[in-house]
Amino acid sequence: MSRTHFVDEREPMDRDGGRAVRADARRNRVRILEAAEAVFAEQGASASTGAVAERAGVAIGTVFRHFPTKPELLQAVVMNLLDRLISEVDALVDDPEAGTALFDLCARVMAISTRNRALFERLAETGTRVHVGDALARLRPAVDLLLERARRAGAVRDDLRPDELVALLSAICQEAMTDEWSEHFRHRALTILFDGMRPPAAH
Amino acid sequence: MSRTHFVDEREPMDRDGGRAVRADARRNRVRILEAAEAVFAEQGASASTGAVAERAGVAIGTVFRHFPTKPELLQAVVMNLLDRLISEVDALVDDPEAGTALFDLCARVMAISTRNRALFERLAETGTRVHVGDALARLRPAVDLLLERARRAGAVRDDLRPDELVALLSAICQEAMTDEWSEHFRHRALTILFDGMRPPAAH
DNA sequence: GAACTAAGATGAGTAGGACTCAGGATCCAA
DNA sequence: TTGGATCCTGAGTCCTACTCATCTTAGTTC
Repeated sequence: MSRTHFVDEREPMDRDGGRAVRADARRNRVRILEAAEAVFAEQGASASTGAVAERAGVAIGTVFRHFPTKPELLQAVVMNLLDRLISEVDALVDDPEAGTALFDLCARVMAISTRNRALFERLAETGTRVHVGDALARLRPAVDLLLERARRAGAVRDDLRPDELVALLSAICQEAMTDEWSEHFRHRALTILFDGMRPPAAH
Repeated sequence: MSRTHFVDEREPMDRDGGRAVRADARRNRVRILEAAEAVFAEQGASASTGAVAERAGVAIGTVFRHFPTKPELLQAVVMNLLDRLISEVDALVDDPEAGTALFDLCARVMAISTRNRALFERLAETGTRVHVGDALARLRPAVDLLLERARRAGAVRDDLRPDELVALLSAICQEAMTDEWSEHFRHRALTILFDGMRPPAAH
């Protein structure tokens, strides 16, 4: 499983058929994303695009050239963040313990999405439903693999399909990012999820 | 368990210490809520407050007098809707089958929140994270009762606490309102949740 | 390395929506 | 009927997302 990519490596040198993307444009894109992450974390998602432009040291038109719409900017910030987070999880694929690796992965995803709760919450509070699911889709290969292994080891019920697991996990993580969910809640939610995942009568 | 209240009965005759609320004001509040529900369902939550005012046959200032802020208006629409939905569930409390009543309740909540998915989605898409949890809090008395009964009947694990159940259920319902969740997904999510709720080794 | 060109940056300007408030209309108690 | 408080009205303010004509610059070609 290869390292997941980061912002600065994205939209690299080619543009369908045309010239290469100019170096300053690539630089600006990164600066804008960093500025946006900082500004939104401080002021919430209702912070103006102008504030982001100022923080990035760039004219407002430049922001709109890279992210034609505010939701797109927000989504980009989130995806960027999730990319970084999710790449941390990839390592688990190398875990040889088939029985526990899948559960570890779930717990890890939960922990990671919780850690950056503050930003996510500020984003959610003014709109921008963060599509955790979209990001989790990147985990599909890892989930497929670990689930298959866990199933062969008899650690997981036979009828559990990968997309079901991803959907459930994303539902719980999404909600777990709320302030109302304590550490204890999160732990309990995982316990119940895990027990539901196990084969019948094999707790 | 008494019937849950509806819009037109809310904010009735008293105002802390002062006079009664004027009849026209109460009437307008209802008209605005109905108009808002219709407009938001058609155009999404980004529909302007002006559009709501027009539909309600009321000046825009009146809308802002009742709901000083757009998020407050949206939240009111949602709570109003959820109130109506949740009142449908109350009946289940009278179900004598301790073993199944709790599970029925969960399934019912899921079905109900899914039915009005269209509106919820339009709301969510432009912001307004709908706090299903807030509304589900009203279910707490019912959940407390049914959970206690189910536990005594041995249908549910001993350590399951009501707020944990409500949190999990609300997480799943929230996510289930997404277009990506098929009927099958919803069914599977409940299956796994239910299995997780049951006592260990008693599937 | 100078000229060339298309991608990119700039920021004043436009459109539209959330919210205000001074004045007029209504309700209701007495 | 009247007094006065509540409520309604809607033109106006402020702010923000987004545009576009113009200027700047990166990268290419000879």
